[in-house]
Amino acid sequence: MSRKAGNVPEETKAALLKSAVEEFARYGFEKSSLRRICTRAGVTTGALYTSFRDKDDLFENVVRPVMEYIDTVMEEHYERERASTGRQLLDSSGEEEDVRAVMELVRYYYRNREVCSVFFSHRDHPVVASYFDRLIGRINAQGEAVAALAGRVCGGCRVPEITADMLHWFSHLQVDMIFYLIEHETEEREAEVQAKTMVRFMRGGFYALLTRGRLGDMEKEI
Amino acid sequence: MSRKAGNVPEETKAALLKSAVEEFARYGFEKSSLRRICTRAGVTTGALYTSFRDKDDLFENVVRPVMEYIDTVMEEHYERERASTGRQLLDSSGEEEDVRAVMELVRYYYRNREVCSVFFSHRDHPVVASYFDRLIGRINAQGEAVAALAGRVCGGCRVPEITADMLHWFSHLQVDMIFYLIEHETEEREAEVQAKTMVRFMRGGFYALLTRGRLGDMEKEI
Amino acid sequence: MSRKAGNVPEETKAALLKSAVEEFARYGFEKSSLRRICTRAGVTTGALYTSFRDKDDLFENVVRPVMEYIDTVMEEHYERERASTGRQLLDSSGEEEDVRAVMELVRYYYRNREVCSVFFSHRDHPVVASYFDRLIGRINAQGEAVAALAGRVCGGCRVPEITADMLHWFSHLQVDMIFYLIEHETEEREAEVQAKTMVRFMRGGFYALLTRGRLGDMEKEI
Amino acid sequence: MSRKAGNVPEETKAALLKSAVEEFARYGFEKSSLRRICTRAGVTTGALYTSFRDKDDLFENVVRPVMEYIDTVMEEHYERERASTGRQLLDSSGEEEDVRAVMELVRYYYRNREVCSVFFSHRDHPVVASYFDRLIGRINAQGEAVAALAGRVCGGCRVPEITADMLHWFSHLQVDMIFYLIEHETEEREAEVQAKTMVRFMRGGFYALLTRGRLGDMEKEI
DNA sequence: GATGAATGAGGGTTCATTCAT
DNA sequence: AATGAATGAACCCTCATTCAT
Repeated sequence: MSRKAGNVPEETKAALLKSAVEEFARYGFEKSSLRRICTRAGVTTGALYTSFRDKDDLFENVVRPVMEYIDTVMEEHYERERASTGRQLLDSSGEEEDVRAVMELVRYYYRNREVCSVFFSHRDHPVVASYFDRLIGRINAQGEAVAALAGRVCGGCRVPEITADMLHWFSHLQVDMIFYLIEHETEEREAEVQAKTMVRFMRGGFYALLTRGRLGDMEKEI
Repeated sequence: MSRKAGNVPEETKAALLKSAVEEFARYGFEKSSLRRICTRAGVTTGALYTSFRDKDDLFENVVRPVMEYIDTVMEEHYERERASTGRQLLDSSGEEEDVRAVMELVRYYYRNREVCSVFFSHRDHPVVASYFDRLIGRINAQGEAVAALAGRVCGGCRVPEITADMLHWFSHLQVDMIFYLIEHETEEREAEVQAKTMVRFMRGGFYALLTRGRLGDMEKEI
Repeated sequence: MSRKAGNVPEETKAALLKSAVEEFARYGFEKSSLRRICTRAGVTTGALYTSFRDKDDLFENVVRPVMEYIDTVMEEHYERERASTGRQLLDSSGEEEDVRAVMELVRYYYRNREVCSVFFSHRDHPVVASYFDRLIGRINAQGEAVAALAGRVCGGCRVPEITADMLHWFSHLQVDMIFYLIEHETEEREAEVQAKTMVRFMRGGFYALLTRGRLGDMEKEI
Repeated sequence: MSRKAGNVPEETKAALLKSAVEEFARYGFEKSSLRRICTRAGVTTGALYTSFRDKDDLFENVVRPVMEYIDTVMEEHYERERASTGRQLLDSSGEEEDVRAVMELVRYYYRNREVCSVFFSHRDHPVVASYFDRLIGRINAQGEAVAALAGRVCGGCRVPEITADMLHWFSHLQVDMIFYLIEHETEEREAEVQAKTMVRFMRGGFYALLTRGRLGDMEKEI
């Protein structure tokens, strides 16, 4: 075993991250073995601790790019949403923007299957859990903005069903929708078709709450 | 101090299950310790293996009542749904039946918090995961029946958006809705209010798909 | 490797204690290895934790008999001291009792060299350190009783040098004397000779404080 | 952030020694970490090995000033003792010289608490242990000289109790007295008061051996 | 049916030390 | 002279599981 001193640390770090993704994907965080990760990375056990503080830190570093990507997509999506007129929130051009954001995330997943699956299947890990708390908080804030706008659009009507709780759930639904697409589809094209329908479904559900009491039972329209 | 031989095995089993629920709830499956479970149950390590095959088997026995209860509620709900006319699926009496089923589950949760939380927070465990696969399959089957009925109801119209995939997602949504209620509410009364709105939302979304193309953009109605 | 289930635990415990004494004596607490201890005891690593909570607990169990023996000897010695007249404290019969107690401890050491050396060379370990605190406290209490008695004996004379601090040091000296005997002698007979001289020395020093001011410089007597 | 090459090596060495004292004081030798020492010294791990051979060498360098200081004080003390008449050994001027030497050491301790405490609480470390062996050897040699002198002073009388062994113990006692003062006092003035009493005690004990057999039981004097 | 001592592999982590740069 | 990534053995400890009693 020849000593490899003075290595470029980035190489080791990259090798460890690559190996860690595989391990976490296969065994899950708890049952993953740092020893196995190091061996597969072609590195000794102690080397891991040069690049990472501990197992949790390794996990966070594995998963961080995913969180950062999601943040970027969301931010851009909300930017565009805010930039458009309030009207858009309610018509089909808004629908298209929603689908577009969803698809960006889905595509990212398809190109980074393993990390993403690690990320999405460890919602209980503190790193992921707290990220989701923050994420849903942000979706929620945007939802409230939309609701306020919708209030203005429909002429200041009171829509008592749209409480903060419901908006929170709505945010949750949006995240969940993406999970679903990610976990169930294998074909990107198919995913897009479904995404469109899902977005329509959710917007439809949302407006069912807005119109509550004025349209009466929906089936009258059919 | 020393336990007499000739115990009633059911007592041991019950003590172990009680202790196991607490342990799984607190530490999660992987980090739960059979030793701790046995100690808290006032029983020795070996005794566990009289009642249960191994750790997974213990887990399954902990979680089975929840699965059985859900099965019962679902079965009865679908029974009633099938018993009613197709019309009900679309009007507010259907909505009431949905809310009723949801609330039965939510109430069960409130009366069995610990087991339920163990069950719901171990969706990755094979026992739970495979149960959910079966559950969603069953919800799905019912969804297909509803869709067929709806087809008849709206006059044989083709509703291309309602594919098998979408129905599957719809099933998934229903399960998820219950998770959400369970994980976020503490007051049973509040939960019921939310459940009603959620059911309305989902039915609204569903009909948005059914009416697609004939009503045009929804906002026209507002 | 055949499994040895249902062992008599005492055998394992005894083997571990024996092995641990050797290890602690050889390497000191910190550098002692539980693995080595278990191996030398002919037992697997995990077996240690059936008998002992952790490394510290093992150490305490190794060292406890020594502490208990010392306690016994001290208690009996003080018992006899208290039972005799105050006069004895100052004449040679008191000297004999002191030597006797010291020799009991020294003899114990010679018959339990290894444990004792572990005990005496780990005064920094919490278990030993706190024992010594208690021990010196007890010696001290006895010393105060002696001083009070001496006050009465010499006719209520004030002896300002004998402060609480000095008594504490005197206690310390007594303990240290035993350490010295233990660590430096190899022949029991020689030890006894020295013990006698040491006891005379210390009693002499003590009385030098009592007589301070009335006898003037000691060399006048010579 | 990055340290320039071409450092003055003495600076690095000094920083490491300072950091090492703190570490050894806090954790003890075995549990001290070279990494932590280097980090706190603002230096990398490898740098340590430019200035020190290994952990033991670092320890020796930390502790050496203390040993050197003690050597100096002792040498000067003995110089003065040898320079005075034999008479002094037995009267109160000798007592004063003893107290003076003791106090010099105690004062050094108060001005260098941390290093000294490292030194005094590592008597088991080879470096310190072997130093003490040498130190006691030297005290012993001086003790023998004193005894020879005393023999002449008291008129060639044989004092069989004062064997080489006893002198060795007497040396040990003197060292131990200083430890005690150092470890138990916080006020320098108080320490001095105690030192005086201790010295009187020890001289008293010593003369109790010298006068043995001619004065009879001490209490006769009281 | 229950005991509980024992297994033995494996866990994450830290260590003093080396050496190419 | 200093860097700091890497070594690789060792650390204490916990685990689910077995089986003689």
